[in-house]
Amino acid sequence: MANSKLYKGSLNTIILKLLDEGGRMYGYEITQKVKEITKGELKITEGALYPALHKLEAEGLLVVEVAKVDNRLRKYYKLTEQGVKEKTNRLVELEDFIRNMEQLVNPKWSIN
Amino acid sequence: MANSKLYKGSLNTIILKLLDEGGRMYGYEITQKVKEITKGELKITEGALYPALHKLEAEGLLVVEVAKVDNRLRKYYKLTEQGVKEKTNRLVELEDFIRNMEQLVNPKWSIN
DNA sequence: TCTTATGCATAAGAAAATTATGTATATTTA
DNA sequence: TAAATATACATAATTTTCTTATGCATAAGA
Repeated sequence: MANSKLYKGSLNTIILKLLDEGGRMYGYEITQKVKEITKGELKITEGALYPALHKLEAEGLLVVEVAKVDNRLRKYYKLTEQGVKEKTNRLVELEDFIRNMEQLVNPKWSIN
Repeated sequence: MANSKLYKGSLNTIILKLLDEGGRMYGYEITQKVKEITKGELKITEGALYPALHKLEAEGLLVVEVAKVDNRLRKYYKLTEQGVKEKTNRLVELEDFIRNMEQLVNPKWSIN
C-alpha cells in the first residue's frame, strides 16, 4: 500500500469536490473519505487539511456549522454559492493540468 | 490562451521525462518545448526551472555539459543512470496521482 | 535604435505542504 | 482494567517549490 504523492495545490480542489458531492462534511470525515476512495493510497494530513478548510472558509467558499456528536466536536463544512462556482473553476484547472501532463508524458508528440 | 496552472511538484517529473525523450536539452530549450507541447498553456518560468535543474544535478540525476553556440552559452543536461531510474519512479507517482484524482473527481464512487 | 529573442542566474517572498505537537473523548484490545 | 487505537479538532516550525523581480550578456529583427 504505497503512499501516493499529493501534488501541492490539489488539496483545495479535492475538498471542494467532495463537499459538492457529499453535501456537508467534517474534517475527519474528509480524510476518511479520501482514504476510502483512493483505497488508502492518498492520505490527507491534518496539518494540511485544517488550515486549508480555514482558508477556504475565510475566502467565503465554505460555511461551517458546529455540532456535538457523542460528546465530541464536529465542524461541518458546506459550499457557499461562491464555493460552488469556484469548485467548477478549480476542476477545470485540474483537468487542464492533467491534460497538459498527459501531453508531456505521453510521447505522442515525438512522432512528429 | 489561458495560462494553465502547474501543480507544485510536477516540474521535476516534466524535466526528467523531456530529457528522457530528448536525449539532452538545455534550459531554454525545455521552456520552449513545454510551451510547444502544451500549445502555450504551460509556461515554465526561469525562476523555477534553473534552481530545479541545479537541484536535480546535485542529486546526481543529471549531468551538465557546457557548450558555446553562436557566441552564447548553453548548458546541456542529460539523465544519469540514476536519473533514468528516478524518472521511472516519478512517472509512476504522477500516474498514481492522476488516477487518484480521477477517482476523487469522477463521481463513479457516489453510485455506491 | 529599440524591442524581442536567446541564454544563463539568483534573491525575496508567497503558497502549500510535512512533521511534530497538543488537547480531549470514545472504543477496542490485551 | 490498563493501554492502545480511533475520533475530532488545532497550531507551530520547518521545508519544498513555486512566482515575481531583477541582473547580465549576445543576437536578431523592426
